[in-house]
Amino acid sequence: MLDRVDAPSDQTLPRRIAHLDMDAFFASVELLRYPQLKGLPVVIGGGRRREDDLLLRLREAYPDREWATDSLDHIPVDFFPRLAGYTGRGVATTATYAARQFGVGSAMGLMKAAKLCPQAILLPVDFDEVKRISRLFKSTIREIAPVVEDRGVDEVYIDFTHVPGGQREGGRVLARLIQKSIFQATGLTCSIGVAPNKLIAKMASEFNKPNGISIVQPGDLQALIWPLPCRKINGVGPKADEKLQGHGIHTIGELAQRERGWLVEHFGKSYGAWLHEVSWGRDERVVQTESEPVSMSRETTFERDLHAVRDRAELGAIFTRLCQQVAADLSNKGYLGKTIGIKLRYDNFQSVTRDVTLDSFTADPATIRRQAGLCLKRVDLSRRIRLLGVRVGKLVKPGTDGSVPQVYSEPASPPPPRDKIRHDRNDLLFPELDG
DNA sequence: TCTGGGGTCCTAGGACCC
DNA sequence: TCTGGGGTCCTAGGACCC
Repeated sequence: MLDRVDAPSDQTLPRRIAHLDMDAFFASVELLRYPQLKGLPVVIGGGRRREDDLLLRLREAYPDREWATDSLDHIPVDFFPRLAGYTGRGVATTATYAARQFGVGSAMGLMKAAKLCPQAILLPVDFDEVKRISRLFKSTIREIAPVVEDRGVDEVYIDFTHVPGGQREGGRVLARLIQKSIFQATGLTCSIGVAPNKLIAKMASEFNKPNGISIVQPGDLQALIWPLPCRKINGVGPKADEKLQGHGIHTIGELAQRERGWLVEHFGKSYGAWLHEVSWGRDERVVQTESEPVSMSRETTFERDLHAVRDRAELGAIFTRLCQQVAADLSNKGYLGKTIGIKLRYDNFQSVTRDVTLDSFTADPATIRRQAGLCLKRVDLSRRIRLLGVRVGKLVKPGTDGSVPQVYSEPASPPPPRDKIRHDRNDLLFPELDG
C-alpha cells in the first residue's frame, strides 16, 4: 500500500489533475463477453435497439443446444455478423484497435466502415452492460481517490492533489495503482494523463494509448503541448480549427504566438480570450464531483426519411413514443421540467428546434405530448424528415431544496377559438399531430 | 457512402420591467 | 412624448463533447 508521507499537510501542494479514459470502451465490454474475438477487428454500432441478434441467430441455427449467456465464449468466430453488406444509417460507436488499423473510427458511418474493413465483426451496443461496467470502474476509482468528475460513461477527471501518493512521480504511482485496480475489477484497460490542470490532463491521456500513463509538468508546455495541432484542445472543434488554419495557425504553439487582442478581434471576446489562455496551458477549472441535469431528451433517426403527409400515422406514433420515453426518464430520475421542445432534422440535414416554456412544471406524458404537438405545428412540415426529437428543459428536482415547484395543470377554460390563435396550414394538413 | 443519440454552453435578438 | 440604460427571461440556432 502507499505510504502516507505526503498526505495533505498544507494547501500549497501543486495541483495534480488526472484524466482517465477507458480504452475502446464499448468494444472492450463486448470482448469481455466474447473473448474469442480478441485481436480481431470489431466495430460496435448499428444503433437501433434490438434483442441480442447473435443469440437469436444461434438459437435458430442450433435449436437443439442450450445457448446460455455463460457459454457465449464457445460461439465460433465465423458465426458472428460481419460489416460487409451493411445497409443503414448507423455509425460506429467505437472500434477495436485491430479495426482502427483499417481506418475505422468512432462516429464513422457504418457503410463507409464496411468499405474500409468488410471483414470486421459488427456488434450492437449493450447499454446495460456498458452502464454496469461504467459504475464499476468509477466506484473503483472513488475508493482510491474520492474527488472524481463524471465525463460520460467512459471518462473521468480525478483530483490527485491531496490523495496519499498523488504527488509521487508527478502522479504516476497513483495512476498505476488506479489502472491496476480497474483491471482487477473489470478486466479492462484505460489510459491516464496527469497534469497541472484538466485541459492538459485531457490531452496527456491521449499520448500513450492504449493502457498508457503520461505525466506532464508545468515546464513541459513548450516541448509536449505546443507541437500539437489546435484540434487537440478540448473545445476546438472542426469549425474553429478550420478558421484557425485559415489564419495559418496549425499548432498550439502557433496559437500561443498570437496576441490576445488579435484573437479577441477574430474569435470574439470570450472565445478569443479563452484560446489565448489554453494555448499557454492555463486552466483553473476545478474537478466537479456533482452536477444537476439541465435537460432530458429523446430523439430518433428514421430508417428512411418520412413525410408528414404520406407517413403521418408512423410519424405520429413515433412522436408519441418519444414523449412517453422522455416523460418516463423524468419520472425515473425524479425531475419535473418547464420547457418543452422538439427538434427536427430534414433530409438535407438541416436542423430546426421549437420550444415553449410553461408557467409551471410537469413530467406528464400527455402534457408533454400536447405542448410538443403545438411546437411541431410551428415548423415547415412540407419537407422530408430524417430525425425527430423531444426535449424537456428547465428541470427541477422536487424536495431537494425544500421548495415545492408549481405543477402544471391544463387550463380549465376551453382553448381560444381556432380562428383566434395563430395557425398555418399544418393545422389542417396534420390534425393528428395536434396537441 | 452521407453524417447516432445524449448532452452542455454560448450568442443574439426581442419582450418586458424598472 | 421621447429617449436612455440595465437586467432578466424566452427562443432559435449552432459549436462542441462523449
